[in-house]
Amino acid sequence: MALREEKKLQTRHALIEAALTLMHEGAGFSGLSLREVARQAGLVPTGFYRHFPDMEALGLNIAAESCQTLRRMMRKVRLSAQGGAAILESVQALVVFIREQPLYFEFLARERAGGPPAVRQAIHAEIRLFVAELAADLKNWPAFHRFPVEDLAMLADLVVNTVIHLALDLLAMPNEETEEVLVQRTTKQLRLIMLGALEWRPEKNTT
Amino acid sequence: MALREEKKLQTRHALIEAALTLMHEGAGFSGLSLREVARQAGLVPTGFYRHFPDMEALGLNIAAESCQTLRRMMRKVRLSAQGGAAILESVQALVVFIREQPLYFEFLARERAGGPPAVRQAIHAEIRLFVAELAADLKNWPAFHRFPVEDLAMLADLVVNTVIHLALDLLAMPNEETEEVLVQRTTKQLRLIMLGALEWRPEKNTT
DNA sequence: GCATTAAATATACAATCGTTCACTTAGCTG
DNA sequence: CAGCTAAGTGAACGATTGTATATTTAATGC
Repeated sequence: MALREEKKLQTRHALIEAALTLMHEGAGFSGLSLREVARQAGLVPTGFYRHFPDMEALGLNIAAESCQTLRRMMRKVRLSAQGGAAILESVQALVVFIREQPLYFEFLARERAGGPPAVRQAIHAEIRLFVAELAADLKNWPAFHRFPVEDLAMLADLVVNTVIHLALDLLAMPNEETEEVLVQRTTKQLRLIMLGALEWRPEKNTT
Repeated sequence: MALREEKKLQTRHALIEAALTLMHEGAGFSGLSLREVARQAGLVPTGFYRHFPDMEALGLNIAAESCQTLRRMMRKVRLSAQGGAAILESVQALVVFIREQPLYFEFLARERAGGPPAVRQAIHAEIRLFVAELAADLKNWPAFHRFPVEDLAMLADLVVNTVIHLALDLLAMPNEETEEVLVQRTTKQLRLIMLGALEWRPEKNTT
């Protein structure tokens, strides 16, 4: 009962990688065709249906898998860098991860805005989860004890968005040279955000 | 020499609007077909070629037009809100604009990451221009006189990215109720960023 | 007004698309 | 080993795609 299942998972993975590869240089996921993906995976068109009912299902599965991969990384980073100067470490770890698994990250970054509605929604929900996790994490940070939960969510959202921005730019420019510049930029931005957070006065109402 | 030209511009605009309309609910620009767009514009497929050599050219033209529209708005906002509490005003003006011309904005926000490489590149360049403009604007702000140009660019990039993030979320959730929440969130984020900017120590090197 | 120019139409074709159905083949179970 | 199950193949379909070519239609310049 193992060989069969493993083979199936293998070609399933081949389909996912085929889609990611084709997406890499072409237009987004919406620009892919079922046959194209199957061909790239070394599979006959009809074989596709043994794994996914249609392309949208493939997209949703890739989204789920990408988020899972990203999540694993985030947790690792979160554990290793708990201290005060955790920002730089976290960013550098993220960069390493992006360089190791660029295709999965590219999928998330690109389809978050451009993909089919269902995929977009799924990624969006996943990102909200990240924000919530980060907010919960910040809550235990001594400096943020006086923050209302609402403002913590606001801060976490800002941080996550800034990091996603870095990821997008990194994927767009693969030069090693600009990488350092971009990382420095994001590091500064996060540092500036933290400076602002320390000066934050929660009771100041906006209205 | 006017009637002909005007008619042509008219159907050209019809093609652009057709593409934007079809993009709105479907997948991204890459998911559109030439025939589909022509049909929506009330044009026979081959008529498309009188205006654009292919779909990619259409995309680039939409990108240019969208950026032009956005630029006009930005300038207006910039002029009206020069004072210290300009942040809230600017954000609210942006929201109004997004609500008035959602399709053009949606195109920029979505295709920035998801679209064909050429379109992506064009939008990216245009956004860099925005950042540069904002940085130049901030330079004249008394509070930022001591900022090095490099850090001004970093700050401007952060602000622009935060605002784009708001735009994306606004387009994803059309409810009037959540709109207020999102605007408040972004306003707070920008305020926090400004707080951080005031505390910024440029001479502190990261390395 | 009449020839000219160009926007829009009509027709056609090869290629690709998603999906169907019947089939082979290889792995599992008894 | 025999029987079954399901992954993968093969051929075929109707629909849609991008594009080339020829034609019609309407505004322009003389």
